[in-house]
Amino acid sequence: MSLQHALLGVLEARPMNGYELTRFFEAAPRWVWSAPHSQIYPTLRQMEQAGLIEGQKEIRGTKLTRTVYSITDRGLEELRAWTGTDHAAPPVRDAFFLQALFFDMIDQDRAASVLKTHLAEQEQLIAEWGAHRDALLAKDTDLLKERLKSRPPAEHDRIARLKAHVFAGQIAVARARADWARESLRILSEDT
Amino acid sequence: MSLQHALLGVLEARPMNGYELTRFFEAAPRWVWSAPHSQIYPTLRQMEQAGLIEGQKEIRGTKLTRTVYSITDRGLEELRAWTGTDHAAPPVRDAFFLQALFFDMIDQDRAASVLKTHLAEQEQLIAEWGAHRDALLAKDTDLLKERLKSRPPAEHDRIARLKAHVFAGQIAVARARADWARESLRILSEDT
DNA sequence: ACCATACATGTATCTCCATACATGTTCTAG
DNA sequence: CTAGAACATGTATGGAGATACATGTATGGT
Repeated sequence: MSLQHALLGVLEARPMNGYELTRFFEAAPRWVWSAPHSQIYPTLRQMEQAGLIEGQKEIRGTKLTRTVYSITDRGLEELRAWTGTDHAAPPVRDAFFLQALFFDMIDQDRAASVLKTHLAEQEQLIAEWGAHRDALLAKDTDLLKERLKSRPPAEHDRIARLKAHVFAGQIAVARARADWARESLRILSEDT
Repeated sequence: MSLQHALLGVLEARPMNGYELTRFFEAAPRWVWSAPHSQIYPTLRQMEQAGLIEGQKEIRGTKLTRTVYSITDRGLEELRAWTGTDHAAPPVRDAFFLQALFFDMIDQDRAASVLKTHLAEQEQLIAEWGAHRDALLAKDTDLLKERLKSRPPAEHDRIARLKAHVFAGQIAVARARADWARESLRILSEDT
């Protein structure tokens, strides 16, 4: 169900068509949720059925049609209700830590190589999220600027800080994983 | 595919039947992977088909049959190969951070309540994993004891430390999330 | 004029997982 | 001896998501 709320959250900033949403959810500077377009288009139609969003057909050129979706009042309400509700924690299921659990069964070199890849991935995430966080604090992202248009200026700073802080959270988690990977590399080489 | 490797990893310690595995994967002191029995039994049959494990039928009483599965050489090989290979990082998809992104749209009280629940969950995980980590270091868990029987005593300490370290990793991540939640509570109340 | 790239939106299939339904047997404590 | 807990193993259904297949139009540069 979270994809629906992710879409609502983006559409709360401004109306978008499926293609724009697809670019957003498949984009390299990763956000907090991702999805392929094959999931996005059907979900948008479902959400329109449910009255959470409204589609407006537009024409580019002579034949190309695109549907621009805006969030409805019901959609806003649903997003707020979902955001304010406790949801059961997802089951613990971490493929990387599972892999790490069996490092004692393989060569140190192979384990070290897997760790280094993980480390690089986490650092990549830290960099991307860090850039996004800074942009939010500077109120310099497309979406945030759109969002703030419908909010009282007195709240702008607070909103920017709250949004940026979420990415600080993602960064903190990635950093914990990166630090752990570094420590693992030490432990692996330490006692041969 | 990870459930298969999780099962292989457990069966590497000692043979088990579906019921034992079910208790293990549904257990409260959570491990790194979880699954319901409705997923475990069919997967075990699949894995037997694939030659990764071998089932031995046993009889309890007069009628109750249970099938005890042991890992095969093919299974061990597969587990080692999987453990030593880089796997693409899973897509970023964090429902809790998604929720947190919209905290500026709801009452502070409701946001704070969601944060407190999350904080409690993370602390629960930290406690459970912490206990498990200590038990591993003391070589005082059922599975680890079984596992070590087939390893040279000189390696026991190293193996215990490596396994325990994985749970230290999970704890580090949970701690990062908990710290972040605490910080969020401060930020929320700070600037009303 | 043409070609590559971006725009735009689908369908099909398969695996994984959540949840619920379903059916026994064996053991243990009172 | 009997009831409840633990043992033991399934099936059914549906949603979410990964991946591949599929089909066009519009635009900008050469």
